[in-house]
Amino acid sequence: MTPRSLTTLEYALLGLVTQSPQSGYDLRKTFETTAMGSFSGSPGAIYPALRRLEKRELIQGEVDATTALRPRMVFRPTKAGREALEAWLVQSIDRGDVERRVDELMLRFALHSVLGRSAPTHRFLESFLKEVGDYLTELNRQQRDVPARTPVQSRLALAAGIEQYRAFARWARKAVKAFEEETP
Amino acid sequence: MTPRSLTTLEYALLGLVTQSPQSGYDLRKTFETTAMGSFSGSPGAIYPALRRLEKRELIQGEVDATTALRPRMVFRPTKAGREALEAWLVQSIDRGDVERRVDELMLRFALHSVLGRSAPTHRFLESFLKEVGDYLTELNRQQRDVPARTPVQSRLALAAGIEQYRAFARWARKAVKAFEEETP
DNA sequence: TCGCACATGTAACGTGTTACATGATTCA
DNA sequence: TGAATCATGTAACACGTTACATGTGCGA
Repeated sequence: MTPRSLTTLEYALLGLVTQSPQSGYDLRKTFETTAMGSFSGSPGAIYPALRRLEKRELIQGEVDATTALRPRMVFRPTKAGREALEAWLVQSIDRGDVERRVDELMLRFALHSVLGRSAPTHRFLESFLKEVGDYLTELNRQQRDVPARTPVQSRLALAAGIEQYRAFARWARKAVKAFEEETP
Repeated sequence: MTPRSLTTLEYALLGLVTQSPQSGYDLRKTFETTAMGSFSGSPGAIYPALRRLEKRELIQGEVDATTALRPRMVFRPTKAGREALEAWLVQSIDRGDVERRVDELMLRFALHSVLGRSAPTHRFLESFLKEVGDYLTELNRQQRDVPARTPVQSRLALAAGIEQYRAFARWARKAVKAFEEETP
């Protein structure tokens, strides 16, 4: 009963219904049609997750009678839901996040729009930039110290990782600038 | 009993013991210390996975008595194991792979070293390049058609995805060249 | 009337996470 | 003596995947 934390999918759902109240079906469509597909859109995952969020009173569903079709359950966040979401959004970023959960970080960033203020987004980007930089240092070290007989493919795979994180770093710097121009 | 396919972790383990026979402990260390950490190194995942691979006769463990410490179980692939691995390595790449399983694709690429020949790696890169290109077209389309009131953060998150895949494309082109220079 | 898009769900299954347990050897 | 490293494991738990089920309204 304690405020145990949620799964990535649950946060994604909570975030989306906070951006705009919608039904399970709408959420599925969003996952299917946008780049958020990595967070799965199978009904077998979404509907149970929505039920869990409802049971914890983080969202509440309401039947939308306006449609002529089969009645839709439209979900919106409760006060507790908004709080839980915001707490997650402003969580500090650690090494593990950038190492193995970059996609989740990007989801968090995208949902920062529900915060209104821009300060947390600034902090997010600065923090992200720092952790990515640290990890890049580590990856470069790994690349330098690669054992002699390491096959080309393995070396190249490591290089791919490095390029990927370099791209993230460049993106973050650009994003910081984009924000500074908006909020002087 | 039919040759059902394996999980990513199982393929990772199978690939690593094919590169060089080793124990569960060694494998854990590899996951912990290298950039492969995203494939989890918890004992609660590794040891059961090794047991499953053994039960399917894709690997076999042998007690290494040479060490003074607690006896180690050193695993190596069986013939069937090598075949299963190779079949996975040369599998064709589809859109879903690049959209939601890029990390798995990079693992596959790294393990291509066990193939000896370079032709499959060539095919992999060409195919990867094509799918990434297609997906980039789709992402660019999404960016162009972004709904009017879409918040900055969401737009930027999409931009991050685009930059990420552009980096992959650049990497793949460089990798192709690196291979052409090696095998003229 | 056939099929498709809308709309929501359930059940079985396997797997990863977390946390705990064990026991030997080496080093301070 | 205690801590750290080596080395392997187990148990509870919850989650996601896959596949299936169900029913409506609309257009061809």
